[in-house]
Amino acid sequence: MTIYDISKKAGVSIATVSRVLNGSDKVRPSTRKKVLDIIEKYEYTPNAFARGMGLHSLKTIGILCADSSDLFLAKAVYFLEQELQANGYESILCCTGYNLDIKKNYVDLILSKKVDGIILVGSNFIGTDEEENQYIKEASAQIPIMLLNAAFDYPNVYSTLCDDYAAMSEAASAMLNAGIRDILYLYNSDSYSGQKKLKGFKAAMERHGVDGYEKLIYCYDGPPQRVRDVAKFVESIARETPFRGVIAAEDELAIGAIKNAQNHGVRIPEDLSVIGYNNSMLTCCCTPELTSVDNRLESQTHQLVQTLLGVLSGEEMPKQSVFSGKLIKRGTTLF
Amino acid sequence: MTIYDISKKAGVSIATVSRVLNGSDKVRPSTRKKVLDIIEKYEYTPNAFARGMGLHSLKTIGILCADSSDLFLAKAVYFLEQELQANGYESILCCTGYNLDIKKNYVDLILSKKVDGIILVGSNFIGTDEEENQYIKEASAQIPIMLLNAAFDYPNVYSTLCDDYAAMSEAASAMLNAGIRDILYLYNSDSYSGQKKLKGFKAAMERHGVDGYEKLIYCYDGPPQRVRDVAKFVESIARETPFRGVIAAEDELAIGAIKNAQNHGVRIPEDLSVIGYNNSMLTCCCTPELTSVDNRLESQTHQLVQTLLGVLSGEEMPKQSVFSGKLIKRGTTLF
DNA sequence: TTGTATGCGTTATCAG
DNA sequence: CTGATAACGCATACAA
Repeated sequence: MTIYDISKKAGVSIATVSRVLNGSDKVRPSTRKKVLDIIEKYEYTPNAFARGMGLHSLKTIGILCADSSDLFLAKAVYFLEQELQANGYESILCCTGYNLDIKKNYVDLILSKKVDGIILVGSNFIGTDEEENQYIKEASAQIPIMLLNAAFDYPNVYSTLCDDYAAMSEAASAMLNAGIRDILYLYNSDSYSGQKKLKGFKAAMERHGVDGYEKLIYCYDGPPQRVRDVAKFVESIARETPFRGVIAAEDELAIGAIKNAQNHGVRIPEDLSVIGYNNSMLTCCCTPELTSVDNRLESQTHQLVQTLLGVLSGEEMPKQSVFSGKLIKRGTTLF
Repeated sequence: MTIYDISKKAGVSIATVSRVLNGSDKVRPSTRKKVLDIIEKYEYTPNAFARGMGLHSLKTIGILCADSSDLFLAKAVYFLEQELQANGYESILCCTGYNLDIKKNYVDLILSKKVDGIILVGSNFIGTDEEENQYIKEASAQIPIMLLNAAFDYPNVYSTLCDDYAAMSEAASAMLNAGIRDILYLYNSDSYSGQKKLKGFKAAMERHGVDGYEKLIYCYDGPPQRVRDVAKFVESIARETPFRGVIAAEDELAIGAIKNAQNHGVRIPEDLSVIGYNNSMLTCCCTPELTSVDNRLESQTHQLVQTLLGVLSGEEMPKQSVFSGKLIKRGTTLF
């Protein structure tokens, strides 16, 4: 079934069929109905390729993320897909892994698919030096690039993120105000967002005049999903330097710290306070439940898609949207 | 940049350019190099729409799942996307939710995008009565339909799944053999797979001659991610009927049971044994760690994609691939 | 081995 | 309001 078949059966030209298909108002209601009936009868659906050729777009957005099975990224992808779908856009998903070169290839690949925009989910798409971000600049020359949980100032690049610096700083302050000054800071990524969190933590420690806090800043290399390994890692740290508080850049890491504490009979929150980050479902899976920073993921994804839609329809949109994180207090802290 | 521009600059015809683009061997190495150089120089990439029109395919697979942020589904989507990507296919992701009508619409939508195949992730795409599965039959008339974690016997529909019946039956037997006969069975879905699990559980109970076990079979309505609510649900059950074992159809539900036990000072595994299902990352997030059934998700996704690739290249492939589950023993059980 | 000509199914620009 | 007709960019049968 093509537009020609329909036009013939309806006794009109293909132009008219195309018009009713695209909802043009310049067509007499009676002819519209006639055409619509034929379309209905033969269950005709326009060929997507041909349509894309004419329109230079197929209403699809490329979503790139390192690993869609990561708790945080999976949720982000879900919200994004839902919101895009609701606005008539399809999503092409690419899981790129954490290697930068591979990411570049994926961007080229997705570009060749003629998507209308690209969403980069997670701050690991932004590198520290300019060279690393070249591929984003190039892509932005063609279509709008949306960053979730990262920021990059460049034409046609739009950023939506949480103020991780302030949020982490606030979390650390809460713990310090409770009198806990020997705090283990656990992180596992030097991404844009990871750096912000770390800086926020440091700022709070400085502000409260804590000496030598840097000895308790540790980076865990490896997949944080392997909670058991994280626990071992924390165990080795605890043997060297005692601590009464743990702040983690990811909930997974915090869970590892809890696990280690429980293995050693350390009481939570009496002997040890723990704060995680992301406010993921893991916070409710442990006992006691994990205090964690909520980074307003759903608000972020909503804002991002709205911004994208605006950009695509030619409106002037904010280059950067920042949300505030919020400490959600649960059982692993006394404050 | 079009194929015409390239052909002109290379001093050949568009047909030749097309040939080198598609790796035809009927082109002289020297001309091939000449064309390739021009392509390289101008960073030409073929237009995906035009190509799709000629080839009637764009090497894309539609992946439908109810909720890509669900732990199990997210992992499945991740594995699928990786494997497809490695074989030159893109993935269009659709999160359909759990409503059947909406699912039908998504299938139509994805069909109109001219994907080469559709993967239905999760057993909730298969209904109990024939009427409900009509949309699958219709779709399979156009392109191959792949089912992950479900089975449906119909031409051009291929199923890959875990033998949930046997796996669950085995898990229950292990618990029964350990002398625990008062077992709470928790589930939350009547999907194809959910039914298999339940039947497997019942079969084991029957086989071991347990009376009145059905009083302890409970369905939790609601999102299982809300662990706290699951715990409350279990609490209300425990008030009515005591039990010394819990078998859950999802890890999330098992975590809820653990949570409730811990709230009430019930020792695990001494007073209560718990078995989950899916062997998700949650199993390592609680203390003690959760014994769970591994359903070989990665093997399943691998097999599914290989089958799909075979079908697409015209080979005869198995209509159904069944994997065996395996009980992974951890700290929530003594056996 | 290479080139020519045509088809693919739409959209869009013109006239009418 | 409606109808021809020209793009759109590529693949391919057919010629050479």
